[in-house]
Amino acid sequence: MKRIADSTVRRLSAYLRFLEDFEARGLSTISSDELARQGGTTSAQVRKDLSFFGSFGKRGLGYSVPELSTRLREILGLGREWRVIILGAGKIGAALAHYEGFRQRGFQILAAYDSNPEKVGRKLEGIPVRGIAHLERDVAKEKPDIAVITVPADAAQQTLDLVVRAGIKAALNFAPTQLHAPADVTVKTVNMAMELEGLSFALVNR
Amino acid sequence: MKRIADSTVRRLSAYLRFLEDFEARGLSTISSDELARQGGTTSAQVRKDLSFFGSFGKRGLGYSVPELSTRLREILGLGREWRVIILGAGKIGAALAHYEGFRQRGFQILAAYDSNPEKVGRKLEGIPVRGIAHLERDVAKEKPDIAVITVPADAAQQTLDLVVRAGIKAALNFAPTQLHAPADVTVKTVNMAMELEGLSFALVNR
DNA sequence: ACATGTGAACTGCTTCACAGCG
DNA sequence: CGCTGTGAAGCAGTTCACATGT
Repeated sequence: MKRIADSTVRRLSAYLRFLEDFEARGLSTISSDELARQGGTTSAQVRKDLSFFGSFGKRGLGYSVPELSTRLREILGLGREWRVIILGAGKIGAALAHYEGFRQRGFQILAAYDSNPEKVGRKLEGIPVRGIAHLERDVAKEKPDIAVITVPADAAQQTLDLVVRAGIKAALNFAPTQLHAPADVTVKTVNMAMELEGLSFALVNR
Repeated sequence: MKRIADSTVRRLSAYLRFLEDFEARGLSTISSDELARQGGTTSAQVRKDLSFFGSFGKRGLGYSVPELSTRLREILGLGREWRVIILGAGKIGAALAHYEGFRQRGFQILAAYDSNPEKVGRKLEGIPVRGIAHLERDVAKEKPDIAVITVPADAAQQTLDLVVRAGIKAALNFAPTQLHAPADVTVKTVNMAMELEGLSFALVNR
């Protein structure tokens, strides 16, 4: 398969969200133009994005809302349950464990891990908190797909190494630090400090 | 000034973080090559990024660590205190209010706002929680620079509208929804659901 | 000798524009 | 006729490669 740009995947994700709104409102078709308006892009961009995966529109009419959302879910790999573990049972971990959007989209949180013995054995928003020492064994048994890293920055790389060694191939990092992983492991970083600095830059440069 | 790409600003932010490490370790110079290695990019990229703002390296030697970090802080607008308010006193708001990285980098959180009367008047990690009705008046008086939006998705656009009407020119959005704002307002969105879907896509496409 | 600074070449994403089809 | 699908053109960001300065 042709390589798909990251920006394209993000837009597909956005389109799916709009389609769900449309579905809820009982509308049956949508044009690339409408999708573009919602997503802050252009109709050509929408059609190009979709064209990488086939042609499921009807000329002169637009796209079938249920059909397109089904296809997008397939493309994004949302047809199945993804098993997620959270590394770090702090405030961010708690906010994530609490977040309903995850479960709704098929991301099932199995457990949280923490090195602090005070937290181990408790619950974090209903999710069990386990000792980090159990990680490798648990991963072998429960086969989580995705690790969410919410440990402090100075522990993030070693936590990722642990997770990678245990065989997990995808991680979402919330620590404000650059992580290094083997090529077959996908890591996405959400860096709030970086975003704020982007705003700061924008504010001083106008 | 020439328009600077978003990706460039993000890298500058990353470089600054490495420089702070270097500074702490007492090292006095750094090469573009070393900076590149840390940031997962190339030395040419580092030099190009910096060249937009001047030439502060020494040929044959590299960059002075304290000088470059000072310049980067200036470029990113981190020479001053930024005043931040949080909209939505939920779990994410709490995690952010708690996060030390903000204060360290000069982002001072003034207050949180919530529409739930049960929360108003309490504290969120030491930050006062106020009623949303007071927003416009408070903004006029306290002049916050940045609004962080952590309300539910279906309230995010109206919250942004409120904030924009009050005169704030920068917002960081955590609601999983596309927001629309006037051109003179900078909005950055951190969408965790989108990142997870990116991981899902990566996992099914290999 | 070594590492920067920067035009030039390149790569790849976005936009254009129109043929194709319902 | 309207809207999709898509090559071609345009543009922006990245990488190359080397002249330049210390």
